Order: sequence, then C-alpha cells, then structure tokens
Amino acid sequence: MPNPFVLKLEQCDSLSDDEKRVLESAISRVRVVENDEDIVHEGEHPSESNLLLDGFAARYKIFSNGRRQITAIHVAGDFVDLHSFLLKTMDHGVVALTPCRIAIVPHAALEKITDEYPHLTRLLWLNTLIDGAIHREWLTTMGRLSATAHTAHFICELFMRLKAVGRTDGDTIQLPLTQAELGDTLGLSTVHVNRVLQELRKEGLIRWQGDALTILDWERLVSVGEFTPTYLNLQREHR
Amino acid sequence: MPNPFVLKLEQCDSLSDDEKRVLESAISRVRVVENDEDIVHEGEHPSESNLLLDGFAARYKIFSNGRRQITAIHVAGDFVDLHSFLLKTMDHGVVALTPCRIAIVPHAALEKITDEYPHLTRLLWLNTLIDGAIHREWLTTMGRLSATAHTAHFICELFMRLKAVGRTDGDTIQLPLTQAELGDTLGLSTVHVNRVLQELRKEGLIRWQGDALTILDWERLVSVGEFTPTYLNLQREHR
DNA sequence: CGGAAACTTGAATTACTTCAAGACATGTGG
DNA sequence: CCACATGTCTTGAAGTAATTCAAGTTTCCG
Repeated sequence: MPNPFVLKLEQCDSLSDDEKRVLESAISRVRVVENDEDIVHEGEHPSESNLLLDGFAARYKIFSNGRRQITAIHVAGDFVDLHSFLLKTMDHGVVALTPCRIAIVPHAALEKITDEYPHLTRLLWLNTLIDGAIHREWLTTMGRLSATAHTAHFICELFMRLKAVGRTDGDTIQLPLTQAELGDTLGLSTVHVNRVLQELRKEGLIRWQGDALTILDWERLVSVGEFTPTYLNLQREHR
Repeated sequence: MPNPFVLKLEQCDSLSDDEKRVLESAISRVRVVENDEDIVHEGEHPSESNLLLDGFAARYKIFSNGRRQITAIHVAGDFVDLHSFLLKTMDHGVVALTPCRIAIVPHAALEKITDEYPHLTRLLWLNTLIDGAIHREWLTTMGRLSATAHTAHFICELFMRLKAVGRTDGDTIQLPLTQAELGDTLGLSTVHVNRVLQELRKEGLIRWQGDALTILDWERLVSVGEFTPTYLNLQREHR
C-alpha cells in the first residue's frame, strides 16, 4: 500500500528513493484512533507527530462557552500536527472524525531529517506552508463570501485534495461530517448549514447521502464558490 | 539599529553569533516601499523574500466583485513572504499600509541556509508556523466570536506582537489602519467597525486617535476578546 | 424494536450590511 | 492663506442573512 504522504509530496516535487526510504524509516509505529477520540489534545507538549494514513480528522479550538471552531479538515496523507515539532505546545486539539490509521513520527526523527536532509526538510516545511495557504483561503471565504458560496468553496477544495491522493471515486468523495461538524468548520449554525445544503441540492450542484458526496455540476459549483486551486500548490516544482 | 527579525527569533530560541551573522549576510539590499504600494503582487513567482524592518503591511486577497479580505497584518520583524521561497507562486498580494523599510533576502540565500544551517532553518520554518498559528486563531475568532469580541481580540494580539519587538510606548501602539482596512481584516463592513469601536471606547477599553491606539483596560479587553497568547509562541524553547 | 443521534422545518429574533447623507479632517493648487 | 477636493469618520434608517429556539421527522445502530 503506497504511503499517501509520499503521494502528496510527489504532487509538489520529485523525491529520491533515498528520501522515500528516510521518510518510511522515520515512522516508529502505526496506531488506530477511534471515531470522536482526540489524536492530540490542546495544551500538550508532544514528542511525536501524527501522519494520517486513513480516515478523516479535524483541528479545532473550543471557547469557554462551548462554541467550537474547526480550523482544518485532514484526509489521508496529511501530517496533522507536523507543526508541533517546532511549536512545542499544541494550541489546538485534533480529533478523529472517523476511525483513523495513523503513522507516528518521533520529533527526534524529524530533527535528524532537518540535520541531514535539506531537500526533504524543505518538503516537510512546504507541507506546513500549504496548511497555512489553506488557512488563508478559509479566512477569505469566511470573511467575504456568503454562507452558500463558502460551503461550495469548501466542497471544491476537499474534492481536489482527495483527488490529489487518489481518494475520489469518479465525481464522488467520502464526506463523513455531520451537518453540525460542517457548521463548526464553516463558522455557521447547524440549522443554516442545513438550509444551505438544501439550496445546493435544489440547484443540482451536489448530492449528499450518508457519507457519499457527489459533485453533479463541477463548473457551477466552482463558480458559486469562486474557487481557484492555486493555493493548494498541486504543481510539481523544484523546491 | 538591531534587526527586529533577530529580536523576534530570540523570543523563541537562542541564536548563535554565527547564525546572526548568516542572517545579516543573507540580506542583499534594503529598499523602501511607499504607502499603498504592493510589496509583492498576487500571481508573481518571486526570487526573493521581503523582511519588514519598519512600517506596517498586509497580506490580502481580492474577489472578482472587488471585496477584499486581509489575511495578515505585518509589523517590524515580520518576514512577510518567507513562504514564497517554497510555495513559488504568490496566492495573495502584500501591500504596504505605511511607508515600509524592507530587507530583501534572495531565495538563493535561503536555499543556502537550508543546506548548511539546520538550526537556523528550523527557526525560519518556525516563523512561518507562527504565521499559521495566527491564521488559525483568526479563523476561530472570525467564525465564533461577535464583531466586538473579534475586534478586541485583534487589538490584544497586535499589542502583544508589537511589544515582543519593542514597538510599544507604554500602553500605546501605532495602529495606522483606516476603519475600512480594519473591516477588511476582521471581515466586517466599515460601518459596523465604526460602531464596534465606539462601543469599545464607550466601555473605556481603548482610546484611538489618529495612529495612536492606547489600551485603557487590558484585563477587560482580554476578557472581552477571550484572548490567550499561547498561539503566538513567545516563549524561549530549544527548537 | 427502541433509543439516540442526525436531519429538517417554521417562526421569531438579532447581528450585521447596505444605502445615503452629513461632519470632519487633510492636503493641494490657485 | 483660502477654496476646494478627497478621503475618513460618523450617524440614521431600512433591509437581509444568519441565529436561536423549539418541535417534529428520519436515520442509524445496538
């Protein structure tokens, strides 16, 4: 089974066999985290990072009053907390939205990579930069688009990201979020998410039954969401 | 005059004299950018990055309909587009909000650093990770706080960041933003920003005249904005 | 089959936007 | 130094997008 993280890096630049081997050997073990369980807790000082091999996860922050905001949705191939290698203290939690298969990479192994493999280091760095680019895109869509456009944009993004790691099935992706979780992601109330989804369905843009979300009209969905994929950096360059 | 970037890095970890020297020599030249001028344009493929020595700048995206969202406010010591070293294509513009003095660092110099100075590389990486942490915080405050709380939070953050690079004057900071620009930052309309500011003033939390913003009641401002500075990573650790 | 979780609907409310106009600055050319 | 233009701030009133509350329906799962 190909490592989806390698697959993802290879979208951006080429990797030598040596680099692939180093990455594989940086994994100390693989674990499974159950649905709804935290992969990392806010406030922790982890000594290892988590690479998502299978499943969906979310970064989130919770306010005193219980309101939650999801700041990232992670899919196979995402290094959900690579940043904890240098940030030291987790300023947010990461929760499994489905059962997740996770490769554990000790920070000691990452430090060794940064000491000895400059190009691989740049690719790891790049990975966190793409996370940042996605955050910026979410900021703009949250701040300046309507709830409907924002939702359409999110669906476009997730589709492209899943496609990049070979996790699409034609025009269909797995989207194992509840409407409440989607609300926490988009900064909307559950009720309003429900109405927005009805609109997108009525307009014939998507079908969403159970976990399966199907794009019925990509062009119009892109146009409604004002989606441009530049920020995902899915282009091979020398980095 | 001390380089504010070195000052900023030293909040997070200690730097050797050798590393400081390497950083200084990575600067190819210093330039000045006028108020309202772009420091970097969206869509560009820059071959150098811009380190802000003095002034205020903002990252922004613009939609087809002209609506703008600012995704970051930069102050002295911020590496406004360090990420372009690896992301290659700018997915947003960076504009000078005041006249800016800027140190230019060629990507070739950055590549050399990543090849030869692992610890310094990690600190540069860290710098972009803190940008990401700020983006996440903005996502949560934008998604889940009222306009008033969001605004208070922003002011708290900016105050702490300016303090970290020695750019505060007691309880006063320079805040050279128009209310329209503040709206683009917070995702609010100009009119509503004006009303929110009146509320913060009426409550005796801030004074803001011209460019000078004074914190009148830090404790209550922090409480209104639900501000916790963990995400700014202003703590010295071995990285 | 029963219970919990998720989804859906309607009605009332609220936070924020939009539009429009006026007040206050600030700077420029005559 | 004044007249005028331009940009920024302020205010009011009307409109709208999204929230909240509350109840009902459907789906999922043990």
